[in-house]
Amino acid sequence: MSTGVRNSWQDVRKYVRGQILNLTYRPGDKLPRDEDIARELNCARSTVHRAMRSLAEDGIIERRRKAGTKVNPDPVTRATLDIPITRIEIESRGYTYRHQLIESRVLKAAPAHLVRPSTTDAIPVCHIRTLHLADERPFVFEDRWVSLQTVPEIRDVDLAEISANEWLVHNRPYSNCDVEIFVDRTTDTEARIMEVLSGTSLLVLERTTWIDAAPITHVRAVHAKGYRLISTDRQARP
Amino acid sequence: MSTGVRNSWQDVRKYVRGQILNLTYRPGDKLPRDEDIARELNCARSTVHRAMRSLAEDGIIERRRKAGTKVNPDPVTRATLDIPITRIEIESRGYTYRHQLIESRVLKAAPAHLVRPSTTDAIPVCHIRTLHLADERPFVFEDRWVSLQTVPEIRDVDLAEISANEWLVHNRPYSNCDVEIFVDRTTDTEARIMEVLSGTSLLVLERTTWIDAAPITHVRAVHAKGYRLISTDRQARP
DNA sequence: AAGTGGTCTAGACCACCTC
DNA sequence: AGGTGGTCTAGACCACTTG
Repeated sequence: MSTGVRNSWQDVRKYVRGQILNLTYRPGDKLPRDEDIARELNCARSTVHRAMRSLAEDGIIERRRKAGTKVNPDPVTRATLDIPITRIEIESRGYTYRHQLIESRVLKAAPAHLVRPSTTDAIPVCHIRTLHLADERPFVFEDRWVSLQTVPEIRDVDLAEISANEWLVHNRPYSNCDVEIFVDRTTDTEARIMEVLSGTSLLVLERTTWIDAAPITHVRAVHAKGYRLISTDRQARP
Repeated sequence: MSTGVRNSWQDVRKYVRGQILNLTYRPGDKLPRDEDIARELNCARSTVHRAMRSLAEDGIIERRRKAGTKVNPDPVTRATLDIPITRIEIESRGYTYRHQLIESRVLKAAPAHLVRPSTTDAIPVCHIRTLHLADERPFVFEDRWVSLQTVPEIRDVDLAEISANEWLVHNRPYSNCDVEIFVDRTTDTEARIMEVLSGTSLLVLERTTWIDAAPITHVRAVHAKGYRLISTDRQARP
């Protein structure tokens, strides 16, 4: 690595990461300054910086001004989940997609999910329940609340034609999103809709999205038995 | 934004993202060339590039040479999960941590989990079962297989003193990791260990790690009833 | 006070891919 | 073939934070 070749930032990344993988540097160890690595690998400091930032974003190293760079002393498994539009997820698995609007109702006041702690005002909402089917079998059941203050025009959308999920993704970008993943016993209604025994425990994803401080939607998505969330591997690079 | 002020890449990010959030540009729309944005915002093209790469990494825009930049036509919810060492997760919630080694046994051949499709050789493994407790209550039960070919020295570690989870994280960096999240009915043994009714469905995380093509470990982590995975919000920036 | 990483610039060249 | 994003450089200055 110390010949006359110019190294790219990806070369630098591989080099430093290689030294961490082969235990030259272990969790907690301090790495050389960017400038020294740059001289050693015959490239500009900004090229080293590009590589190190990439490693820092993956949680592999920690960087602090003046203190320098060290290998993360307590590495975490950082997994990325991409949660697509349900229609696309179903179709990309080779199934035929269909969705069924079960309920769409306007309410004068929102439940606690949609209300920020400080707010005490009653927010009008639309309560939407939708079943997504894969090859005519229940795949995901969505129980959704949409703020009519933030998204008044959803009242004019034909949700039997396009699902609220898909319409919102294409028409209402969000600035913030919370996701929680857990197991829950289905309610009797959910069990009937999902065609499982009452009380069966299923995987649930709850999401809330905001645009700035204004809530857009909260959704509880109950997934069919056997559903698996699979992470994309951040490290899988060529 | 078109005064004489110099804009930072974070200003540029906010500006472009703001235009996407306020629907100036909608999913599928083409954005101006970096160079034009740079002139408009009075900064260098590399500054715009830095901002746009950040947006691309978050899945908000898509960039292709010659074709230009467009707003992602099918946005996904991209959630990041940080899965820490179990001890640290428990302690950061304010509980007292303890772990209990239930079994550690050397086997001559690994089960299918640890073996890459092409390999037919029998790999010697260590089978380790550990219960992690929070305030003396079952929190996570780990059923783990460690390759003795890749990690021979684990035989010399006192796993009653330090959990396999923690020892591996600190001593065996990995280059690749698969994570799957799903609901599973506990086996009778698991139910007894976790102190739940036999057949209760719990949240399971399965992880496999490799260093290059060599498997390190496969673990099935069964989580206590009520456990919730919570994503970190990629967009929560100041 | 000083050392380290973070950012910005202007310019150059490259790589990819659509037009 | 040409237009776009991707990378690299050398240098400058800034911001943070620790010794």
